[in-house]
Amino acid sequence: MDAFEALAEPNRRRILDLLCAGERPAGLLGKTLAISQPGVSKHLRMLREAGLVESRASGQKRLYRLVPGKLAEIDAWLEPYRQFWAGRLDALEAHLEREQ
Amino acid sequence: MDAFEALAEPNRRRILDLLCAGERPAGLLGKTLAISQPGVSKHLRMLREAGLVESRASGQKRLYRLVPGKLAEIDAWLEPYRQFWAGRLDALEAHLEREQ
DNA sequence: CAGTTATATATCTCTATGGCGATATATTGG
DNA sequence: CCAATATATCGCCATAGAGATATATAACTG
Repeated sequence: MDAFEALAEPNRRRILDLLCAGERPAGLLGKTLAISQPGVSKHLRMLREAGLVESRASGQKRLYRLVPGKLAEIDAWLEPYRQFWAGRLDALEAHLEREQ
Repeated sequence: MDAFEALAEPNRRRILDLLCAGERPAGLLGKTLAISQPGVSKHLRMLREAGLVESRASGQKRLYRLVPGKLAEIDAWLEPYRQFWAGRLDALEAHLEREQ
């Protein structure tokens, strides 16, 4: 499971949104999002395998936190597209007209 | 199909990468990526439904181009996460320590 | 109009995955 | 050691989607 696939699922994005505010135990995530316990666990596993989160044990609980670098890959992939909504539209369109 | 789901598929990201260089006919995309003709057509349909690309007829061909705004939504979703890899790591970790 | 090119759609198969209940594992408290 | 809590895993089912083949539609060419 790569990062792009992991982000395709809305609940997984919401989990990341919650973790954005800080480290959280698995159970709390499930309660907040109203997902079944096995559901959260499976999503968390995928997020782990995608390298987007990591966990540590703390007593009975398992605390999850974001892994900073992974979303940066997606950010990097987006980089070439930023010119499209950053004012270079006219230049691009002119370029296309010339090509085709 | 929303933008996140659309990006989950590697071939669709490669199609977008190609379109990043300018408007292209469907057939050329398939040839470049070595995908079957119906395959490209289906991917392009999904990209259309996700609002990521649009097409116009030009003779027998159908020219596809990026829709600027749609990827910006994903860019916007990433915004809160940028602080994680932009030097605010120490502050965040301190915050977490205090919380749990 | 017939034939060719370009693209879209239909259909099928296969695999992956999301949601669920049940169960297994681990940690803590008595 | 036993009960309770927290999480992970398993098995099942239903569905979505990716690939492939076949067919349909549309436009250009002679």
